Parts: sequence; structure tokens; C-alpha cells
Amino acid sequence: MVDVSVAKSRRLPVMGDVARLAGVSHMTVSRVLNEPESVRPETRERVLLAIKQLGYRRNSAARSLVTRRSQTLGVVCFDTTLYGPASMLNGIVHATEEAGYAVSVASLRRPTAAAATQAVQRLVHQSVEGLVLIAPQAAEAMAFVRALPTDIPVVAVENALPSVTSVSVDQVLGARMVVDHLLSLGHETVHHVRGPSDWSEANGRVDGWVAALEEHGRLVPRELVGDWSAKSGYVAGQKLARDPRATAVFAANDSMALGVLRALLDAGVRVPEDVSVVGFDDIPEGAFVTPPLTTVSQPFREVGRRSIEILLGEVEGGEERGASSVIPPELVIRASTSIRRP
Amino acid sequence: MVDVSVAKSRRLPVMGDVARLAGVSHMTVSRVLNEPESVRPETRERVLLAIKQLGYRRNSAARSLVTRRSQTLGVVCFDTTLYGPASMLNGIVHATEEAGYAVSVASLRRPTAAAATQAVQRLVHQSVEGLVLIAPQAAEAMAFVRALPTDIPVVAVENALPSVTSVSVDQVLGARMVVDHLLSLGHETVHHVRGPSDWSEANGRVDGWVAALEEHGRLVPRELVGDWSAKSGYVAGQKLARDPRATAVFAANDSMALGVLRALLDAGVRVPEDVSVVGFDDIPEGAFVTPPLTTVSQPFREVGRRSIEILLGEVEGGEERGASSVIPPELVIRASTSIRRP
DNA sequence: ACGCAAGATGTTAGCGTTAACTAGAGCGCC
DNA sequence: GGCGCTCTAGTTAACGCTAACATCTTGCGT
Repeated sequence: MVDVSVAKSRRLPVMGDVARLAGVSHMTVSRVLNEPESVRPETRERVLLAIKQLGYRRNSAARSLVTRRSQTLGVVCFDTTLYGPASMLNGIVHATEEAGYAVSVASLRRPTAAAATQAVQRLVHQSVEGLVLIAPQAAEAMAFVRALPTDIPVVAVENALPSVTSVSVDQVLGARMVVDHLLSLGHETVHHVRGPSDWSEANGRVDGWVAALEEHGRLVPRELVGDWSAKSGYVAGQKLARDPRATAVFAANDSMALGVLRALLDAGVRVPEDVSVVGFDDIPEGAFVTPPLTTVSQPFREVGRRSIEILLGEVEGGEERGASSVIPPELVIRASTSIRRP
Repeated sequence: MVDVSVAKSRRLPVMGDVARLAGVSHMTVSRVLNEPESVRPETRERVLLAIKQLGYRRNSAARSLVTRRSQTLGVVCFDTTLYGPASMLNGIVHATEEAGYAVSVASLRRPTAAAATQAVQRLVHQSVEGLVLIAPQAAEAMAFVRALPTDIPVVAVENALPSVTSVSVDQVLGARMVVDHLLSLGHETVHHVRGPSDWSEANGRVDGWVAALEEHGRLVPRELVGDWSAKSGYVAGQKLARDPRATAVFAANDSMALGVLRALLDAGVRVPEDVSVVGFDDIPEGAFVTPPLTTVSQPFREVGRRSIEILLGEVEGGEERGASSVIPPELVIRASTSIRRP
């Protein structure tokens, strides 16, 4: 289909070739492609036919050279193997494609400032028209801000960078919903296994957790720290299993929640009879583990969609700076939480 | 850092500007950037300084126009939310970046031939220099083959397309290892919850399962069909729970295995005491579910690395057609399988 | 029949870079 | 001491496209 070209000459056909075959000037070919309405239907058909016969495709480099537009957005991400970032990337890629832009991805191997700078540079070098950052570590935040070019729009997802428009899920609210849910089940307080301290999402969840407990006048237990992995959740769970006051545990993501679950079960603690456990993210497997996990669902697709919407508003409409936007998450109650039975 | 430019004129600096500031011709600037050795150190320093002062960056469109190289590889993928594809994408992005190429991603919303064609076209339009297909459905296979341009190298991962170089994990071998393991534990036969019939990976696993059973002269039970989701695994698990002859279950991926596990437990079947369950993929959570899941680990990074290696061999070295390559998976034995106790 | 607007198409000149050739300087060699 | 060779830097011409302006048809009013 693509290669119906006469294939005689080695070089790909250019506008001039199409023009010659159609008996028009190369400019008419360009017009057929860019503003078909301005060309007489009869001529247009002839040109279109010639294009098909030669298998002609516009040279995008030449096009962007003269239009000064690359029709490409850049995405900087960290570990897209994690469910959250992967979903986000997915949402962003879809939204970008729908808008007719290409997506160029730069992935940080490690969460260092140098890597962040390098990734941004690489994308800027590719002359992307806008930049999406899905790199939720605060560690690179300043590196990002320094590396960011001033001449192209940027949107950060899940990471409130100073002076950068951001789209994020309301982590604080999500954590509050978890705490409210657990307290309403009669638990005295809620223990927390937090994510790495350089992740803004982890911090938001801690903030919400603390705020909600304090509002209810409850004691805020010392938090445990994980690294998002189920393994780190397991380690935390082992400690929690030894603490009789820990009857409700809020893990900062589902993977860690699974680790906690596992550790508790291994220690002979029943979930949810003895201890309630809640996660965060709503991974697809969450409903099918034992026991099915109560968690907080984040509208990743929506975040992707909205961030691209804002970004393209700035890229195309030339809007000054899109307003940051926060999207509420949703509590999904399943079987890993229950009324406290002392 | 990036914007130390004089910022007086609205337009970005071009080679000519750098040249004027450094007191040389634009060609010398070009040489400093492309073949520094050929410029006298003294001159080179002057040019480098001017570049820094102006914050000059080469225009990549102009560059690719004249060199006819986009320095970009295209990746076509389907659902990058699934662990397997996400890991693969990750591996590919890393390998591509290391090689100094940009990565343009096209994602299929739905696994249809039309979407496949469109995605390939979109990337080709962006003048990518090579194409990686991570779209494991056979459904689009023919669409891909038709849509593929003949003038740029293509590598398929996990999908043996006719006349396309491929890199994949040995699915058949993986399945055999699972069956061998289960039979060695004393199970009479192994039941299988397969993936969608249009995924080549699913088919490979079925083939290996059948082959291994037949080699051992065992009865091949009727297979159950899932869609990779834990939910579909759950449905399959419910059926299996009713079948007293099903003492060993091989689910085609970990998510479905979790669903099976859940269904069995819900039905009062103990795992692994009554029934052994094995998954495939080795998702990070697998070690922390109840019971920890025996599964097959796939070297996704390695697949990504090797596919890019082959692709770039063709792109740069002009090698005719890279040889397809198959990488062995690894059996990870955990606690969801045990000796059959009748 | 003539002028004139509107529509369709053509002509020309870049966009910013690299390829390919040209020119000048310095230097060794017979 | 002049010839040619190497090393460095400059000049010119693409690359394939679109913007902007120029030109040629039409058709219509008077």
C-alpha cells in the first residue's frame, strides 16, 4: 500500500515529482495538502491521484524547518514499570495522539538531578513544542526548574514544581478519605507506611493522613517508610505485626499494602479481623488478592487528558499559563478493612 | 542555564549568529559541532564560547532535512499498563536513549487492524529511522505487515510477524518449565488458563503446555480462556474449583493467576495444599501475595536491549536483516506450588 | 465591450543546516 | 627557492517545504 511507487529512482518522491506528474506546480501540491478548499476539485483529484501513484509523503523535517513547528510533545518519566506512572504515560500518549501530535519519551534511569537535566535537554534538543513531566520526585525538582527552557510550555503531573503548571490527583484528600473510613470503623488511630520522602505524592499522603488524624484529635503514630515495593511493605508489616495498638494500616500504595498484608498473615495476624489494611492506586489485581484490597483509585487517564489539554492550550492558543488543576480520587472499599473488634 | 542568551531579539540564535560573534564563518561553527578535531583548538574555544553566550542550539529540523536522518526510532505498543508491555517499553526506551536516538511512541487504543495501520503510518510520517513493534496480537499482524514500509528496518518483540526480525522470550520453553515443575511434584496433569487467542504469547504458552504434557503421555485437559485480567482468572478459577481432577493450574500470566488463587480460596480450596497454581511474568507483587506465586520470569530489559541492538545494526550498519533472537525465561519457584497430596 | 474583483495557480525567496568544493597559509623537500 | 602537500577556514549550493507575492482566468456589472 505504502510502496506503490514506481520504485525506479532510488530517492523518495518529493513535491516536485508529484507536481510534474499531475501537471501543476509544486505549490498546488502543497495547497492540496494544507488547504484543500483553495484548490479546484478537479485539480485536487489529479494531485491526490499523483500522490497515491508515487506513494508520496511529505518530508516532516522540511515542513518543521519552515513552519517552525515540530508537532511533537516531550514526556519525561521515571519508572514506567510502576502502575501509576505507566497509567499516566498511557493517558498522556493517547491524549497527545488524539490531538495530532507526536510523543517523544525520555526516561530517567535514576532519579538524580543530572539525569533530569539531561532528559529535559534531550527533549528540548528535539524541538518539542511542549513538555510533560511525570517525574514525581522532589529530588529533581530544582534540577528540572533550572533545566527547563523558558520558551516552551511545561506541565508537571503529580509534582508541584515551583512556577510550573501542574495537574495532579488530590493526594491529601485521598489520604483523608482513607483515615476517615478507618476511624469510622472504630479504629483508635491509623498507622501509615509512607513512600520515599523525596516523592511529592508520598508527602501529600502523609500530610492528609496527619491532618485527618489531628482533626479527629487522634494520636499520630510514628510513620514507617517504604520505597513503594511490596518488599518494603513486607518489612514494615513485620514491625506492625508486633505492635498491638496497630489495628489499622494505611500503606501509601497497593504494592506496599500487599507486602504488609503478607507480613501480617505470616505473623498470624488476620486481615481484616485483627487489622485493617488500605492501599493506594487501585491496581487491577487489588480486587483479587486475599483479602481484596480497600484502596484509593486515581483517575490516571483523566490526569493525562487534562494535562495535555492545558499544555496544548498554551502551545496553540498561546495562553499565558494554564491554571493548575487538582482532580479528586475515589475510595474503593473492599474486604481488607472492617469494624474494629477489640 | 539554558537561557543565558542575550534575549534581546525574539528569534532564536542560529549558526550565523554564533559565527558572527566568534568572528568565523557559519561553516566553522558547524564543524566545531560535528568534527571538532578539524578545527584549530583556539578557534574552537572561541566558537564554543560564543555558543554558550548565545545559548545556541542546533535546529534539528534543518539538520535532519539535509542529513536525511531523524535520529528517532518509533515504538508501536498496545496497552502499556500491563506489566509485561510496560517493562518492555521501558527497556526499549532506555536502550534507544543510550544509543543517542529519540523515541517516538504510538499507542494503539484498540487492537484493530485499522489502529495498527494508523499507528505505523503516523510513525513513518515522523520519518523514524526504525520501528519496534510491541504489539503482541496476531489480529493486527497482517495489518502490520501490509502497513510496514519497505524502506526502514523493523523489529517485532514478542510477535513473530512473517518476514520481520523478532526478539522474543521463549514462551514455549517457559510453559514447558511450568509443566515439568508441576508434573515433577506428582500432579497427574496440568490445567491451563490461557490468554486471548489473538496474542502470540498466549499461543506460545499453550503450545508449550500441550507439548510438555504430551511428551509425558499425560491427558491434555480442556483449556480455559482468560483475557489477562485478574477478573478473568477469577472466573476461570471458579470453574476449576469445581473440578476435582484439577490439582495443578498454570495461568498464562500472574494477574490471572491471582484471580485463580482468589477464586480457589473463595471456594474453600487451599493453595498449594489442594491445588498448585503457577503464573507467568513475575510481577513484583508476586512474591508478596498469599501464597507467594510460583511463576516464570521474563528478561524484559534484555529483550528491549537486544531488539534495539538489532534494529540499530540495520539502521546504521546497513546490515541486511538482523537474525531473530529468542531469549530463555526463568522459572521462579515460590509457595503456590507443592507436592500433590491426594 | 470593458473594467475589475475574486478565485485559482504559478514564481520566488527563504527556513538553518551540511556537503562539496575552493582558497589561503604554512612547511618540508629536492 | 619554488612546488606541492597538508591543514584550516570560507563560499556556494542544495535539502524539501511553505509564505508571500505575482499572474492569469473567470464572470459579472455597467
